[in-house]
Amino acid sequence: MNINAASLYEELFSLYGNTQWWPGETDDEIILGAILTQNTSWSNVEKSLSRIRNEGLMKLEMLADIDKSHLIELIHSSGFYNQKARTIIELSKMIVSNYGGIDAMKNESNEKLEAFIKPISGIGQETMDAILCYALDKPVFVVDKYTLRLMDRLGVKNVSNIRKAKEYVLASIGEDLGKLKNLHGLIVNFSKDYCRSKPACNDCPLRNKCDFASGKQD
DNA sequence: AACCAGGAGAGAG
DNA sequence: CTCTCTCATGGT
Repeated sequence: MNINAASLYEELFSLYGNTQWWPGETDDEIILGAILTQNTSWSNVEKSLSRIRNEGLMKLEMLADIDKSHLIELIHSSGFYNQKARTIIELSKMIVSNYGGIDAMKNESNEKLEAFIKPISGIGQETMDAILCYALDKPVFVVDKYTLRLMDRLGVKNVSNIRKAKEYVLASIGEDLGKLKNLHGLIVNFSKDYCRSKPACNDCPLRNKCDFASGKQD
């Protein structure tokens, strides 16, 4: 099958509508969630986020000066707490000292922002894209494990890595921020329902358009 | 009780 | 560039 990203968007939109992604009250909370959810289920992340919120620490300027061992306690349920605590503190310090806060970053170019964020240990391509798209409102498509698996199962050509997947989306959706934000949420929702490791192909609304449903393996 | 989850980094080939 | 290993908790 050779569905383009715009058509896939319409298919998934008809199933889930507006997913309201990224979940989070503030830009600071979105950034925290992006780091905490690395290879971790969102239910575990929510526990960490509410603990931080309950202590009144859901601001980067607070997290920049937090005691590391205290932060580790607060985010314990999200796993990989040593690396994540270090990353959260470092990123918070960097943003606060260089920009003062998130709002001042929104006027910067993508190139400058990437050069600023990328060197921080613990923030890879996907986390950086999530921050750019959902916290800074930059027209960047977030590619995760679900995205690559869905593209592969649908038989989309030339989408074997993050860079190619972003090109695939850019080709037919362009820089429509609203659609880029929602498409990622649509893919996550769809993948959770039908396209996990143990696929629910029998009930899948896209089974007629998916190679995997007819016997193909990952 | 193994397997997986909204990754990243380091090393090897 | 692609593989493989490690980091770690919590739900099924």
